[in-house]
Formats: sequence, C-alpha cells, structure tokens
Amino acid sequence: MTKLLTIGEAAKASGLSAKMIRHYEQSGLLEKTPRTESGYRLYNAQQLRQLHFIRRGRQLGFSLEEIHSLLNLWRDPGRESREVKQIAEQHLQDVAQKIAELQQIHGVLQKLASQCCGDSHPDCAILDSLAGPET
Amino acid sequence: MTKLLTIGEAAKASGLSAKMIRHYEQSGLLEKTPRTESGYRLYNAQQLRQLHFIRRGRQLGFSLEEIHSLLNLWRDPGRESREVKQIAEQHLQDVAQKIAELQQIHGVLQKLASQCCGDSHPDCAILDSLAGPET
DNA sequence: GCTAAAGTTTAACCTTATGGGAAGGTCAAG
DNA sequence: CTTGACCTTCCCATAAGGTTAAACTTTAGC
Repeated sequence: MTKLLTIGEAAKASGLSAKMIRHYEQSGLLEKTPRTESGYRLYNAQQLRQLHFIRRGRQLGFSLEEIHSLLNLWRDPGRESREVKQIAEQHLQDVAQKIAELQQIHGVLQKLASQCCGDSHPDCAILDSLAGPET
Repeated sequence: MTKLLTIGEAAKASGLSAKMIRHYEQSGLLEKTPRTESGYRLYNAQQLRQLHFIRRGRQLGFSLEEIHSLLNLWRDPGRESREVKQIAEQHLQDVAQKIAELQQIHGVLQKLASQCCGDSHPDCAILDSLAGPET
C-alpha cells in the first residue's frame, strides 16, 4: 500500500533535486531503485527516508563520502555507535578548524578595510597590503 | 638588468605552484609572459610582484574573479579606492556569513555528539537525528 | 664534447557537489 | 492526436587546484 513516488515527487518531498538523486544513485550512495516498465524510477517510503537522511547530512556539511559511511552504519543493525561518533567528531573538528581559518581571515580583512578610506583617491591600504613585500 | 626567472623559480619565489601560474595565465588573470626561443616562460620583477599579489589574495580567500578585479585596480593608477574597498567588504561579508553558517553547524554537531554515547551499542542520537522526521 | 639529470612544455584526466542543457521517450489531459 | 509536463541518458561546466605522461631544453658532471 506504500505510495510510490516518481523522482520529481521524491525530490520535492526530500528537498533534494532530481538531478542529485540520480547522481547519488549513480555514485553508489543509493542502491538502484526499481523502475516502471518504461524506465521511470520509483521511490517508496523507506527510500524517501534515505533521501531525507542525505539531505540532513548535507545540511550539516558532511561530505558524500561521510554520508555514505553514515548511511551504511544506519542500515546496519549491528553497528557500534562508536563508529558514528567518530565520523561526527572528525567532521566537528574539521568544521572548527575551518571556522578558525575564516576568523583569522575575517580579522585581517576587517583591519585592512578599516584602513582604506574608500573614496575617489587611488591610495588604498588593501592594495598596499596585497602588493607589499612583507607577508 | 632585471633577472628573469623561469616558471619554477618564479613559483618558488612567489609561493604558488608552476601549474597554477600557467593556469592563471590561461584563464586571463595574467597577461601572456614572454618566452625564450624554445618556449620557456620568463618572469621579471614586476610580474613576480603580481604573482605575490595573487598568492596573498588567495590566502585571504578572495576568488580568482575578485583577484582579477583587484589586480586590474592595482594596475590602474586612476583607480578609486572606493572600488577596492567595496570588493573587500563584500568578501568580508561573505566570510562572516560563512562563519555564521559553520558555527550553526558546529553547535548542532556538538550537541549531537554529546548525546551519542559512542560505545559498542547501536543506539545513536546522531543517526536518529539524521533519520528523524523533524528537521 | 657527451651524457644524464633536472626543468619545462602541452595536454589530459581526477577531485567535490552541483547546475545546465540537449535529444529523445512517456504519460495524462484536452 | 497534440501539447506540455515529466522522465531518461549523456555531455559539459564550475573553482582551484593535483597528478601524470611524452617530448623537448637546459644544466652539470665528467
């Protein structure tokens, strides 16, 4: 009795694009889904949950490779939550490092922008810094 | 008497890779540089300064397109620093927004990771959240 | 002066995650 | 039967590089 959805409907329901759903299937993230006689992909409720899973993973910035691992763990009833947590904490660390890098850049940019008067004259601390001999 | 450098030397001196210097030339960021009779690119001091400029711009996270604009402004003696500042402030804003997004993600990940015991049992708040019905 | 190593050339393909479009098949309504 | 909205596969493009390979040039050793 499960309502089967075409890829467009599944896309709308999951928040992914049809394009990406095909891509996820082709790259092995999703198993090949059944088709109609004429070749249209059909998605059931279980598969729709997987699409939601992927979208939430992407929203949290996990790479497709990480999502692949997470999906496999999710599908495995004998998984150890240790493995899930390890992936999440690695990603957490990556995110923290990226934040630190961006904050560093943000500070420099802010300082430079404050030193550039931004009027009709050509003199500009930003260009001077980019051109300057010292790093 | 300006010492001319081959691409490898220019790469070492500027901190870019030879590959990227060619890439920047091919994509129009740099003008075509003179070659030896046998086709080797040669860089003078002025061009080396441009390479440094590009590297510093990349370090600050400017896109090649933004660096292209900045380089053109730098080369233009009649520039208005207003234009430079506008590019920098737009980038600053982009960086700030990226930081905010990552901090949001960081908070969610931290909360989820703290709720996952990370042992040999399969139950895991992280998977539950990715799979869960509510966003 | 010869040879071998190191450097350079172009070109092509790989990456990540996603968008765009062409060319053609299918389906439902009118 | 036509029209329009879907769907299919396939190829191309993005940003900012990395890697590899074949062929040529330059440099250093001897």
